[in-house]
Amino acid sequence: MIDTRERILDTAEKLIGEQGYAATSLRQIIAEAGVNLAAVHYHFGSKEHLLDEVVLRKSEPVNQERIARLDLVEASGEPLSVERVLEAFMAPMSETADQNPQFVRLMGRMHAEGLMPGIVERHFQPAIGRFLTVMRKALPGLPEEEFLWRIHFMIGAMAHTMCGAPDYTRVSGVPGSFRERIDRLVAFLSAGFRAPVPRGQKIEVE
Amino acid sequence: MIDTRERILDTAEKLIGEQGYAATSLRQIIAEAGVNLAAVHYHFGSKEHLLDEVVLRKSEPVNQERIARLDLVEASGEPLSVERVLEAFMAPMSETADQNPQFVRLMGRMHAEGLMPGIVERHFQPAIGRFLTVMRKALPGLPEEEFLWRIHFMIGAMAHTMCGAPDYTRVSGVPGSFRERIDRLVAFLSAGFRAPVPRGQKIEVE
DNA sequence: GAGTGATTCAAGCATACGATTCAATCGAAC
DNA sequence: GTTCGATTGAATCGTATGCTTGAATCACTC
Repeated sequence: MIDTRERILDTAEKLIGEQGYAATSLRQIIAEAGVNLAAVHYHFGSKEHLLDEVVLRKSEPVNQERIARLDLVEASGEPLSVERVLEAFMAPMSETADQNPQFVRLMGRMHAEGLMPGIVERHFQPAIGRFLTVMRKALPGLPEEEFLWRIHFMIGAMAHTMCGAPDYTRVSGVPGSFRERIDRLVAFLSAGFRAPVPRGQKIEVE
Repeated sequence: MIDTRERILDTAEKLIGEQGYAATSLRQIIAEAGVNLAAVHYHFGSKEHLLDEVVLRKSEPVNQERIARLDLVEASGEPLSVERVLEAFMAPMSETADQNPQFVRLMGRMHAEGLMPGIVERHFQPAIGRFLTVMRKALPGLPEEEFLWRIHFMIGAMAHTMCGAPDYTRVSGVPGSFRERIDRLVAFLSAGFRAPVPRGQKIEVE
């Protein structure tokens, strides 16, 4: 059997992306991959470690690219625009996604199932930390609380957008490129981030 | 045992909200509710029907309130503002949520686990249909495709916001009211909906 | 207070899960 | 050609799942 390890990873990525982690069994994975059950534990040790490997394999280059682009944006000297920072953070994901849609769907699932906090801590923290820093610089006037809430909104919109598309795209057949999705999303979010702060919110004290 | 049925519903709502549907077993539910396993199948027939009942019980009044408010906004004669339409759609949820946070979290989970399409079809279609109609009127200039994508972004942000809060709220202890969340979210989304359409998108043809 | 339908109980069903075991197999180094 | 570590195969472990069953219990009515 050629590249059993790789086939397990690919199939796990696909199935967990489609059905979620809890709802996908190892037996289903090995059946679809045409592989023996023991191979999973031999190569990965456990279902949990398998998931870790699936995420790590694809997220590593994405996050490195993110950091590189954020550095570039910050170093450019020009005044930081929200669009450019968002773009720097999202584009690497969309570029992976166009060749590899199931990985992005998996990311969405991870997030949805609440497995993200652990995964984020292990694999995404540096890139996200970098993003928050640069983004904060692009929005100096925004109260900290409001800033964090808007990041929260962004994460939700992003996860959902990675996971799926509106119904019409399924009807018309062509889902469109992730590039196009990201452009739309960046425009939408940028405006959201620049929205006036709603009245009645407490002024930042801390 | 007083009100076994009610206790099952409450506990299911709480646990499924916290852990997801697939990850929550009937045995866990009945253990926490202090109830017998057979009671679940006696009252609801199956795990799936239990979920249905859990959702229906709380969503029905919310959706009725939504429709009522949307009708009111549309009938007011004033030019429709995005804020007011969003507000009409979201507020009923937030008001339930303040007394009943676990239900809203459940909604987020349902959505996240991909159980939403079925649930939506059964229980949410009228309210959502009404919302789309009124919202469309508030945004007459927006191309249809862009409109649907922005609705998609909104759903993601909303589901995520219902599910949880940014980390700082967990640290500072006080999560704040849902009312406050919704105000922030409406401000954010309204600006997003009014954002200029990104260039390079195909002009609506159909 | 006997009878009746609604509800609860303890036990067990078949099935699936993640994990483990150990012999069989493979491939390259010596 | 033998040896040895890496990898796979088939079978099985203990546990948990959703669901079913039939007897026991409860709240009523007549």
